[in-house]
Parts: sequence; structure tokens; C-alpha cells
Amino acid sequence: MGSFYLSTPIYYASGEPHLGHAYTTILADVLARYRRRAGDDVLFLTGTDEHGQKIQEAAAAQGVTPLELCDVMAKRFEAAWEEMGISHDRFIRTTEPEHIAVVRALLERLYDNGLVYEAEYTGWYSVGQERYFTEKEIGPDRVDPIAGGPVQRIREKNYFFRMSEFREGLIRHIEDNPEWIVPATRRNEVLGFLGQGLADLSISRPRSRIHWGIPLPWDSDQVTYVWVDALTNYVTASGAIEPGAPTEERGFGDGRRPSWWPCDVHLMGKDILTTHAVYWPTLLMGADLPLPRKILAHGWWVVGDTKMSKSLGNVVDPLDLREQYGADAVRWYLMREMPTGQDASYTPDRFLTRYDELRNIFGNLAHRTLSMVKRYRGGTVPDAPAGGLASETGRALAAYRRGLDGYRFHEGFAAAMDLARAANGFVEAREPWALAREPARAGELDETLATLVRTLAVLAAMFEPVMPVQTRELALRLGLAGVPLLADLEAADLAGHAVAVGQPLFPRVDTGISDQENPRLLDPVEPDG
RNA sequence: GCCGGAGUAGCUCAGUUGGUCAGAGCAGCGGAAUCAUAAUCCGCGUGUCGGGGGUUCAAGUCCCUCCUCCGGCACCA
Repeated sequence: MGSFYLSTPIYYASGEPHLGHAYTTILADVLARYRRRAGDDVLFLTGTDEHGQKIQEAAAAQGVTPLELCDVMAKRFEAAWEEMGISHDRFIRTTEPEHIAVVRALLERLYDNGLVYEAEYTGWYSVGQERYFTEKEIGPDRVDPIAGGPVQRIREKNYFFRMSEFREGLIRHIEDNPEWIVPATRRNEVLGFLGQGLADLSISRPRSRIHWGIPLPWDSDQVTYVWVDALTNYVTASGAIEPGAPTEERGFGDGRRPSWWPCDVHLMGKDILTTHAVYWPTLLMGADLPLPRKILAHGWWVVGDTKMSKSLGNVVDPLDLREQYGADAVRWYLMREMPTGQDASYTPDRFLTRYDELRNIFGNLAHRTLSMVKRYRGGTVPDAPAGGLASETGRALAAYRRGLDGYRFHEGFAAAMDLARAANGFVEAREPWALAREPARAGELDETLATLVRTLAVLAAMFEPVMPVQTRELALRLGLAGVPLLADLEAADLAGHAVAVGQPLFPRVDTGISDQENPRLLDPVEPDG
């Protein structure tokens, strides 16, 4: 029992929602649902990042205002999450007045703490692209990597945050808290990064060049660098800062304001780990705010089988599978197939294998159990001891909790599926159909069915975070009001419940995806913030 | 180039602090059963645990070296 605050990155509103966004968000949703079932109060935050040059340019190209464009895009993300069953509590947008005020309050705090100075930013600027490129991007030939045109060394006024002052403190924090950045390999990378030294961070851009941003409190000719703007959303949503209050009463780390801060876990793709594990913590240190409790960087989906994608030139986007297989199946695949934190490759074949697992092991267990209760006991759960799979259930629950608590979701759900396998084995061992032929063994049959029904309730509770739709359906068929909490399972008494058989939870889908009908081009997946 | 990770059955991978650790799932082969979505269950693996060397009574499990693959190396939203 407690509270749990988790976040996805806010997604940049210049592009459509894609698999990378969806994976992070589903991961967060699974965690949010799991914590809710554990009895926690949860704040699950996601949203859109709406300032910056790309938005400004995209809006201009479409002949709309930046905000009009963002309104459309934010709705698109919200709609996508609705389709995928995402249960976020708050959808934040960086164009919200509250957020803008919090960003300015945070900047003011840094400024007041003497951590901001004015300097000249020097970089390689492409006139054609109207933007800077990094040394890496322009390469040894120093050309615009997009159009191939020339780049020139130019200077502009920026304000800088004294990030370098926090380097040693951050290193110490990472070393003292081995579980702060997970997985460990990412933690090592951050330490390696910090080991090379840490420069100060440019936190503003001239408004003459980028107007679509949050003006600095002390210099309205400069707008806030988008990353500073974006990262601050985590604090905005937490309620830790009251921008409208007098400076000394705004909150921050003084504990005077009740808030969700610090965040329990920031989830993100590995591509934006540095900003979350270096920029963000140092900014928080500078503003006297506590650091988030955990930073989890997950891997990327890569399009597997290079040969296939090369020869066919296309592959089905897993998100498109929702229409045919349902959101639960897509979520199951994404959570079960990718070891949390690592990369995984997507292939239609693997999706089908995972779907078959779901359909045959879990879906069929539910269907055969409900059918037998109906056939042998008139659809009423027998009043009999239901401890037939007690040790298997105990083991599964322990492994499940170990997995989810340890952010190894794939392991946790594998443990749940193992329990379903054990239950199928239990059916074979007890042979209810044989028991039903012998009136003298009615008690055994009752116990068998009671055990199976109870196991279905346990499975519904274990699978709910990843498959909220069908587990709810299953719970209803078991005569429950909803999916039970794990903690309530012991007390749950299903005896006497009227069950409904219904259609299979995960039906056989005949129009397979491997027949290459309706393929869609899928770019290599690189989730961004 | 520097730093880090990984190479275990056909495929995807588990394998804490060295001693039933040579495993699971999928695929394949054989069998059983019929409640169920022809869905399930049981049985079957002679794998040099990337190559080589070393430490040890004992090494996927520690050390050295080589090979291969991958990731990170900042303003990319």
C-alpha cells in the first residue's frame, strides 16, 4: 500500500504514434495496472511534447498555427492509447499554461541559485536546413547530412546551465544506488559517459530563430531549450511546484506542498537515456528537488529477419494486428517477447507463435474449464476444496511478483503462463470426463472443477496488467464483478457462482498475417521521446 | 579509436556466489486422451556451453588471449 508515480516520455507531436511510442506506453500501463492491483494509489503520466523548431516548421508547412497542429496530434496520441487500452491518469501537454508556468518557475529557481550564465554557443549551422548539426552528424567533410549542402561555424547567444558542477554528485549517486538506472548495462554506459567529463548545458535558443517555445523569465528574447521544457513535465504533473505562489512558497524540495514528486520510475527508450539520466537529474539537483527513484531504459524493436524484409521489402506493423487479434494479443506479444530492457526483433512468425500460446494454453484452458462446469455441474461452481494446484499456484505467484517487482515483465508473465500449463496438465491428470461417468467420484470431480475455476481467477488477476480486456471478460464469466486483486484471491470464494461459457477469449484467426495480405511498409523502429 | 555487453540444442533464450548446470519454450518425431478453439497431455535432444590457453580436486560459471556480433561515446524532440 502506498503511492506510485510513473511516467512515459512525452512524445514529440510532429510525428504519428508508432510502435516505439506504443511499447513504452504499454510497458508503463502494465506497471501502472500491476501497482493498482497491489493496492497503490497510482499516477500514470504520459503526454505530448509540443514546442520546438520541428513543430514550428511543420505547422508553417501546413498553414496552421503550431498550437492547431499540436491539438490535432495530441488527439491522435490519445486515440492511439485508447485503442491500446492505456490507463493513464494524466495526459500532459507542454503547451498547457500550468506547464509553461512551472518551466519558468524552475528556470527562475536555477537562475536564483546562480546556476545560469550567458555565453555564446558555437556550432555548425546549415542555412539550408535552418538548424545546427553535431560534429558527428556533419562528418569529417562537414556537410549538411540531409541535403549535402555546406555548414558554417556560427555563434549565437545562449544561456547555459552549470551542469558540469553536478557531475561528481551524479556519479556518486549512481554508484551508491546500483538499481537507480536499469538495466545495468545502461547504467554502465551513463557512468562511462560521465567519466569523459561533463560540459554545461545550453538551455535556451534565440527567439529570432525559434519562436515556438517558452520565453525565459529573465530574457524574453530567448526561448527554453526543448529538452528542459519537456523534462519538466514530470514535475508539472506531480504538483510539486506552485508557480502562482510567491517565490519562497513555490514548493520544490521543501516538503511543504503535498505532491507526487519524486517520480517512482521514468520509463523510456534507450535513445533518450542520457537526457533522463544526466540532464534531468542535474537540473533537479540545481533546483533543489529530489531525484526520481528509478530510471528504466528499454530496448528497441527491430525488424527481425533481415532476409525476409529485404526480399519482401515490407512487413506488418505489430500495431496493425490489433484490429484482427485485439489489443490484448498485441500487448501480450510485446511484453512477453521482449526481455525488458533488451532489444528484440519483430517477425510475424513470432507474433503468431505467441498468439497461439495465448489461445491454446490460456484461452483454451478457460474455455474447457467453463465448458466442463456447465456440462457436468449445470454451470454452477461446485462447493468443494479448490487447493488442487496449491503448490504450483504459490510458485507461480512468487515468480510473477519477482518478475514484475524487478521490472522483468517477460519473466513474470512467463510464470503466469506456466501456471496455465500446469492447469492443463492437471486436467489431463484428473480426467474430469472419466470422473463424470462415475457417480461415486462426484466429490473428486467437484474438487477438480473448483480448483480449475479458482486457478482461472488467479490467472485473470496475474494477466490483467497485460491483457485488461479479456481478463475482465473472463472474470465476468466466472461470476465476479471484476478481475480480483491478488491480495483478495485467498478470500475469494467462487462456490455457487454461475459461470458463462461464451465464445473463446482468443479465437482462432484464419486469415493469417503470414499470407502477406495487406502488408504495410514499416521503417526500422526507433522510438523517440 | 575508447568504454561496455553478448556468443549455450534447428529457432528464441534460462543458467545467483565454480561442484545433478547441461536446461525451458517453440519447431520435429512417437504416443495418450476427448472436457475444449484439432485446442491438451506424456515421451524423445551424442549440444566440443564461439576458438585456444590457464587457475582448481572440480569451470558455460574465474583469469589470459583470439574471433564474431551488438550497444554507448551529449544538445539528435
